[in-house]
Amino acid sequence: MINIDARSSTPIYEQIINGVKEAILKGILEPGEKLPSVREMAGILMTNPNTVSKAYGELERLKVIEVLRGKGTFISMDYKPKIQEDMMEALKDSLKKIVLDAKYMGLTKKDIVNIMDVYYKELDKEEQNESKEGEN
Amino acid sequence: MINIDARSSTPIYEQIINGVKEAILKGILEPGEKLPSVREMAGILMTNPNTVSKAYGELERLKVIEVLRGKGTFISMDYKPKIQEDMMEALKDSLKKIVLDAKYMGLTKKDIVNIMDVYYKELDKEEQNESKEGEN
Amino acid sequence: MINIDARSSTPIYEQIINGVKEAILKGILEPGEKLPSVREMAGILMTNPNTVSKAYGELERLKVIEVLRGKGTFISMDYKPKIQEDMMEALKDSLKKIVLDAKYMGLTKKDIVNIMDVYYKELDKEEQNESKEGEN
Amino acid sequence: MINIDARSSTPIYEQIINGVKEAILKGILEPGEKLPSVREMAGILMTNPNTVSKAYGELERLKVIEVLRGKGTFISMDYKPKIQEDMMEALKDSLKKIVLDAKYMGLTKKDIVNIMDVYYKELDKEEQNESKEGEN
DNA sequence: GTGGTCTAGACCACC
DNA sequence: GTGGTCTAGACCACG
Repeated sequence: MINIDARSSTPIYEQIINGVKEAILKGILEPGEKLPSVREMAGILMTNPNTVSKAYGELERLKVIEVLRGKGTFISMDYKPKIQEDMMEALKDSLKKIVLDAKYMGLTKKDIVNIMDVYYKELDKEEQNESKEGEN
Repeated sequence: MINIDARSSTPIYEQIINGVKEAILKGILEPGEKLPSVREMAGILMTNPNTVSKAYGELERLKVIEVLRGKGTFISMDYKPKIQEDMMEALKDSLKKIVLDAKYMGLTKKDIVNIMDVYYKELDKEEQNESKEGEN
Repeated sequence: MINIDARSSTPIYEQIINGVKEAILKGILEPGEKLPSVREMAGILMTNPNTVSKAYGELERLKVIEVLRGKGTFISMDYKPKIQEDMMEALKDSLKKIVLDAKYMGLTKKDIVNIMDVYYKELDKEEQNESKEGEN
Repeated sequence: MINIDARSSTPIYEQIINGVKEAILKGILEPGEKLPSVREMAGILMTNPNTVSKAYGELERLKVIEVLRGKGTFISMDYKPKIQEDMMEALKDSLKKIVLDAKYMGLTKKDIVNIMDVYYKELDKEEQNESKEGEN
């Protein structure tokens, strides 16, 4: 379900966070669904439990998942898209860096948008199956 | 010319790299122009010479700048945009992360493209100096 | 495993790079094998950790080794020979200088090829381990 | 006559040394011929006189050129090929490094010999014109 | 434990 | 003057 690349420069706990978010957007994980426990997930991903724990903690902070004490960890039912100040800052910085490097590699704005398109469509797979059109 | 944010999570040497690239694209630094010496730049940026040296070294490896022995460091005359595999990978990863977070914050593709537009224009020295049109 | 000559004019970090490459070609270090940690290696070679770090960094950039976050540094599994422009240039320059000096010392082309032969065989792990034939 | 590349990583004074040696082997400079004075050469090469001076000094030490006080600097009449211990060491080291990098780039011994051939022939140009055959 | 980054200070070759 | 290398020592994020 989630692919971890230990060789990547992005921290493993962050890869887990992204993986969960991605699975939710794709509809692989649905609101209310139970996530594997920290230990189970660590086993599945061949990772240190502490790392999974850190990821879960962050996901909880973002209200993407909820911990029901004694019952386990679940995908939040009531998640509502909300623009977060700090993530927005990070996103802009990241985007600025991308534009900078893109121009340096001779990529046009169109090239970038095209790549982006692919990812946008990837994350709409499930929605596409259900409603066919999804301009999001 | 270059702003360093010591509190940022992006390493100082990387901020320097980005700063120099940005200055070149904006036309603030022109091909053949001399950069401040390592020690001077360190003084300007209130940082350690080794940190500047690391940034310069990386920029040289990217052929953005070149060293004339004993004379100093200069913006390359003959820089040619070239797509580098590694950077392309990083750019795609970064872009994927952006799309993911954007969708999570409820931003549409158009929102992202709009932000990107701003940066693309910011980095276009032609428009800045002469207000020409340049679809790049 | 790696010999460092502090008096040599070639930088220590470069000697380390060459040493690791050599050990790999000789089969002393095998793909997937763990390298000593930066601190360990520094201890072994009686040098500063930063120097080892610089060498490892360069080897990683060359994809000769790879870092598994928090676990250590390993010989790459999937290294594929690839001609790199910059190194090719350096190699040619170096070769030109050799020919020049060789002629000045009255060495024939055959003399040079003979010396080269020795090194080629030295670096051939097949011949070392199994004494096979391998025109490489 | 001599090409200097200030961007090269090989020191300028060394480039001058190599340039003079090369010119002699090619027959462009002949034994007994007068070299430009340090200042003249510095002007020609657009270089610092100190740099030329250092090169001439080294060439004199190698007995490639001779200084006749008050008259100028001349190509030695009596130069005889002689294997010098230290140069031989440097040559071997250099060759070893070449073999190492060549193997890493997937170049065969034949590839290297072919490149070497080109340089060997380049340095025989004049001899070729006079005697047609020159296996050296 | 691992590697990555930064500082401070030093020495050197080269121009 | 320039950049390149090295040491010593420190802090941090990550697993």
